[in-house]
Amino acid sequence: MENHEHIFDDSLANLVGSWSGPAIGLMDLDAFFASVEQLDHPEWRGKPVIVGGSPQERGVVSTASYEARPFGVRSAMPSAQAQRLCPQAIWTHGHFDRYREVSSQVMAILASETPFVDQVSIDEAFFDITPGRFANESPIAIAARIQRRVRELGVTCSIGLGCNKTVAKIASERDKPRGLTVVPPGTERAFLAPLPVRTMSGIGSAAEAALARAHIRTIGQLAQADHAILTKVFGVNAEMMRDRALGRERSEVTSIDAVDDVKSVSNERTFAHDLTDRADVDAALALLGESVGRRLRKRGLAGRTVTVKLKFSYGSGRTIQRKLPHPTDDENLFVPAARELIDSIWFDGMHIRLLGIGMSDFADEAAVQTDLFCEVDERGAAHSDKRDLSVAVDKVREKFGAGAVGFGRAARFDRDVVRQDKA
DNA sequence: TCTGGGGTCCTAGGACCC
DNA sequence: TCTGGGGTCCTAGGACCC
Repeated sequence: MENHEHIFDDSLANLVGSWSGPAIGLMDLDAFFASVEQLDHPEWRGKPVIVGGSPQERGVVSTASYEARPFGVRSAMPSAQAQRLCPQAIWTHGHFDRYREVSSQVMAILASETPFVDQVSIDEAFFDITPGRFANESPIAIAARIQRRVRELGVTCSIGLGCNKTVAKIASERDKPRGLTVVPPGTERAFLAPLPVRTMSGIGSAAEAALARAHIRTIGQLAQADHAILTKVFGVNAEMMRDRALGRERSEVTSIDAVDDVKSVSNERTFAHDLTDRADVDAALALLGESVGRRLRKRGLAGRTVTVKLKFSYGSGRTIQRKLPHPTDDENLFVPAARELIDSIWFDGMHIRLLGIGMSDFADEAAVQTDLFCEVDERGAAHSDKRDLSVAVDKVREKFGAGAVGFGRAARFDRDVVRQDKA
């Protein structure tokens, strides 16, 4: 279970001797959720473990352990399909508080090596170890030490190291798990050129298809493409994408202290059986809204725009949103607004597969306004008289766990879902 | 009995104002 | 009285990421 190093064009690496210019790393935790489960359940080690939604309830795979992957199990695959491919797999819905805990331990290791850390998700972070910017040590030595220290926590990671984020990200995927892939300065263009465009972050299936129509399939071809074609695919970002393809991106890895300016908070749920009864829809909305409200209050956020997201059983979906007169963190105010949005499109016979509610457009504390017709607190957030009750419930939940208390409609909805699931 | 849940960012059209 | 144009806000939708 050693980590392994792989140096792209190592003849040149030896020639260069020491690193010149920026050194950006991307650390990606290997099969992270599944690895934490195997760490916490020793009897699961060496066996196929799948973290995800249940195969019986329209779930998908979140993470498959490396033992499950030879069977063809992949992230985002419908759970029913994964179960057919690997019937002996051990399934779990996951333990996100625990993943967050291990993740912050890993991020603390990165932060101890350099102050320039950009966490992009629970299991990924960029870090800047440019010689001279913070320390003067060899970037390869630092990266290898990070891998060793992460392994001591009981999970493993792969690292890509290069002159910018694009190169580091692609390099990190080259050799998993436990790989350290180094793209020495000066070799990035040759490293990128033969790769499919889809490898590059920011190019998804739509951009890939549009590029293929112009016979552009590799990153090298993208780098040489006509400006007009790139503009058609990427709009104002055309030349930025060309720079990335040329290995010329100049990326900033900001400090780990950078403020967490979240833009939206939402909750959604896909139901094992479609909701068709309007009362069930309202109950589900109350339940989801309550969780959004709790998360807003926890972070001290108050939003002005409420968004309702729907997916229907026949595949299509809709989002409807409305701007509220005041920012709020109180579900007693924004859930009724969401209900009115649903009223505006509701028809009998609607089959709702997924329902979501979100809040965004958070109040800028500097630009708070008050109003004579509504109760508004110091931050300018509007409150209902029921908010005090919501806050009390938040506290009980925190103390005794999520299942400790629920409002009447939410509890009723839970029962409805259980009953439906069994039907 | 085939498709989750959390996000960010961008675009385009209509309303409205000047 | 036959018709311009710019700016901004709001809304819906889509692409993309992990």
